[in-house]
Amino acid sequence: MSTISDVAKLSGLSKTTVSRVINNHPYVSKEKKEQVLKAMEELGYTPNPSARRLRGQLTTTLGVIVPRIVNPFFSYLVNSIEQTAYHKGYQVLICQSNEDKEKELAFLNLLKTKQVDGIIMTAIENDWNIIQPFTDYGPIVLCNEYVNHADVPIIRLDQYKGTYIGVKHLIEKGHQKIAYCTGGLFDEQGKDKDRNYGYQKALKEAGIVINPKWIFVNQHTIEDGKQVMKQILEMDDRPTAVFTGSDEIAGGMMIEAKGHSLRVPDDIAIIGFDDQPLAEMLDPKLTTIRQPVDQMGEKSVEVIIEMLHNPEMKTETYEMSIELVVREST
Amino acid sequence: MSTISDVAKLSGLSKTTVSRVINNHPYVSKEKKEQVLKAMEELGYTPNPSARRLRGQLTTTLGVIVPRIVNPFFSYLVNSIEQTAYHKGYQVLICQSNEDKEKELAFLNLLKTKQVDGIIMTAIENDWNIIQPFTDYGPIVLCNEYVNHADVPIIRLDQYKGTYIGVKHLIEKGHQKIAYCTGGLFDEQGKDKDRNYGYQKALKEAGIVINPKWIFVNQHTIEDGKQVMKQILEMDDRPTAVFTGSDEIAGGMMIEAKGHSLRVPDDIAIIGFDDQPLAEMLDPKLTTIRQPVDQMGEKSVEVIIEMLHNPEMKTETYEMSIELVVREST
DNA sequence: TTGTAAGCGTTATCAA
DNA sequence: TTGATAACGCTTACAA
Repeated sequence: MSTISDVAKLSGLSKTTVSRVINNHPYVSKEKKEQVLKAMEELGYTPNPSARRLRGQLTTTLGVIVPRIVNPFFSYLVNSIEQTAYHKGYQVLICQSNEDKEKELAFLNLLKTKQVDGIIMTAIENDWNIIQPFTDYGPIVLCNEYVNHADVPIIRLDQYKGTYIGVKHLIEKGHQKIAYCTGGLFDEQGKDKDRNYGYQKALKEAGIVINPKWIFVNQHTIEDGKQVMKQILEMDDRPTAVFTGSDEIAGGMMIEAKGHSLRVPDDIAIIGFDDQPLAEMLDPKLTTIRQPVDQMGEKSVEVIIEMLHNPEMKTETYEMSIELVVREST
Repeated sequence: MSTISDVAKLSGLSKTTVSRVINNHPYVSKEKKEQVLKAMEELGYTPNPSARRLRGQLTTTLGVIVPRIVNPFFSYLVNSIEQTAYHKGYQVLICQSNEDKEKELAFLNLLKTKQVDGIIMTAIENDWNIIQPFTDYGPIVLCNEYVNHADVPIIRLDQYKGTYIGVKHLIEKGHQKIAYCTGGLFDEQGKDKDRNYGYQKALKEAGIVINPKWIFVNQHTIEDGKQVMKQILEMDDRPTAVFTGSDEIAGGMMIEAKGHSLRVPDDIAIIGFDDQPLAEMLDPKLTTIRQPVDQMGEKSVEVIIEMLHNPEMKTETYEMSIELVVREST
């Protein structure tokens, strides 16, 4: 690898001048600038990012923390972030937290050591008061995740609305017995509380009382979906519709339902969440809630880069709209 | 951020000694080692990777180049690579090439500038003679991709066998008219040539002549699958079975077939490739070729780390086995 | 067994 | 408008 000194030598100028050219500083004559550029070209010179980092420069690298990259929701989100970042001249370091607190902290440390300029968190494992101090070392943006009273930009979806319109759709289709699956708990606080609230609100407005037996917490995978359906099949009083927390759960439920000759949506209507490619491949095609993943990723990158350029920037919360995609499963 | 000097000061020892402790050098007395450790603890010290890199040390960062992270095959592969690497104390920089030659080169440059210790390539966009020179700067391992006569370790699947057993399975089921989809071309050389050969071999052994009309090249997505099925539907002489290049194509074909009341597998048998989660969710469940993605990822990381420790290591090709998963679509 | 000092490739400061 | 020099945090001869 050639260095700045090589370029200086070849162009007959000083390192300083070369550095100025690299960084587009003013006060370099056109003439010398061209000499430098030519030498750089000739040597195939690329600045060494480690040296720049060490020197305290920006690194044009962003970190993204995702829980699991194999979850399509996150892989699409990462894709959008990566593409946007690349166009803006940034690299992306993708970190998979695996829902592990320690691993999350390890990645946040990259900020401390200037490995990344900023971090986009798409999920949070540790308490905010543990994470908060890292904001001293660089911008942190929350994407698809939020914390009350956190003084960082938040790019999020209106999960409440998503659930509300989904459940309402079921009610309009004539359902009264509506089960509900969530990836979190059915608490007032904590993960997915907004979705829970959307479900409760929609039912309440329709004068429907919640049946606690039809609430399934901590559900995530296809397999979980199958299990939920099994439980439903054993009930004397079965729900006629289910609002699920993800297309995968919905898919799992559909498989199991079919295995027991239950017709969707006639015997049981099912609604997913995410609008993954899968949704269109299921039979019947899945009614689901579409989240504008690409937009979220794009916005997150824009915001974090803006913070980099303007650290005083006022932190805002950006809410993306969410929509119901009606297909055949409801 | 505290530095090595801070630790030295606090522990009353020299930077050198601290450095020795960090790097587990011998010749540090137990006593001093503990002093250092204590000081590090107290200051919450983390070595600055940029400084280490600059100094020419290993970076404990590996790069992985994938074409598209949203492709489940690659997201699972990346997942496996990331997990294995993390356990071995390495971070992973994930690079999405988007099948763009320039982007691939940009990432390979990370090796030149010591941003990553080594790179695992899961696809290759540029000609090998363009990539080859980068091996001077650090190990490159090919995973799921290969190049003849390349002097780098290769971790790959026996694609020939995968296709051969799949097509043979169709023949054993009584099919004679077997269509074939590939992501590449139907050339002797180039992408997917091994799969092509497997198809040809299986047919030849059964004394079946290939019908060129039933060869579909350059197929990748769900949408492609739909289009292929449309074309088949318009044929006077239709194939009774299709070997596809991916579960997605297979899925697309199934959707379209159903839309036209064609029964799978009775009217047309379909076989996928990859055994993605999707395969089990389709109706009928998809017969497909399973690739041991996790194993491949693991092996790639093991090999590349070994090369880092032992640069003289002889390069080998590792071939992973591949198997047929028979479900309901054949 | 420990410490001193040089150097990795940059950029910022200061002087010319 | 240009250049010499110090500094970023670390490791490694070399010396003690």
